[in-house]
Amino acid sequence: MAKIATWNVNSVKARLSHVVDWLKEAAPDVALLQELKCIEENFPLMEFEDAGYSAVLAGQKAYNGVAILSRTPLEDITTRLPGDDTDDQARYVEAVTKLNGRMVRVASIYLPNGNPVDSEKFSYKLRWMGRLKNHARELLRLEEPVVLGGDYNVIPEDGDVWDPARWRDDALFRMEVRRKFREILNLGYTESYRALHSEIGHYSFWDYQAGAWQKDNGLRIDHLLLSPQAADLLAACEIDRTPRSKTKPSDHTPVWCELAI
DNA sequence: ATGCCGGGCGAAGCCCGA
Repeated sequence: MAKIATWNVNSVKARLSHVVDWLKEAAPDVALLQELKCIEENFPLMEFEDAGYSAVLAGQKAYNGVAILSRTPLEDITTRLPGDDTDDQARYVEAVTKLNGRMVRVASIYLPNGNPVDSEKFSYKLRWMGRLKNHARELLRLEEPVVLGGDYNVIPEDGDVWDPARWRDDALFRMEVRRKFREILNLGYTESYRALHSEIGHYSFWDYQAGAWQKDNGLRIDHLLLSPQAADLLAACEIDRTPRSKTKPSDHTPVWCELAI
């Protein structure tokens, strides 16, 4: 069994002890991290190596930043999402690794937030999703197990947000965004959590403010998308609420899946 | 509740997140 997890850590330096503890307890084979908020030179590589992981990343000062941690060597590394050479935001890293003898391609994705919806940020989000769709289509041609995991900043359905009416016009829930997300799924990708769980009201993010965690006012916006070759191996997918319950947590909590290899 | 937390930056208060 191979376990692949995704977690927006909201600063890898501020969250280092949490992340190391989680790696030891949850023991994923591959961990996809987002919002590192640091450049590559400041990434705490040694601490992760001590925990048994190698890492590749796309870093950026203060904002964004994505990494892949793996117990097995990472190859064929891509640190940019194709489709716009002028886009310098560190939101995509992809690599291949061998898990129990099977090559699996993984990507760590930090999709733009897009708020406010009447700004350039929203059109950037939609363009970014279009580029992701194009790249996801290309990856299908390889006919290999692919896991596109990360903070998608997309609430797929009403049952994935605590108050759908209130979120209707938010960039995470706007119909254009949900439609674009479905277009990616319709290429042939499976959203791991929803494939195995029909129940609603299970979240991966809770705002720091207004007691959102205590009231369970959350959003499900962190997703693991699987190519058909990966989806055929899907054995489990769960949300691990433990890291969000700790002191000084990230506002996101990890989501993981297991592939039967 | 478009800023009530929280992080980065940089050394006070602003930008940003979702």
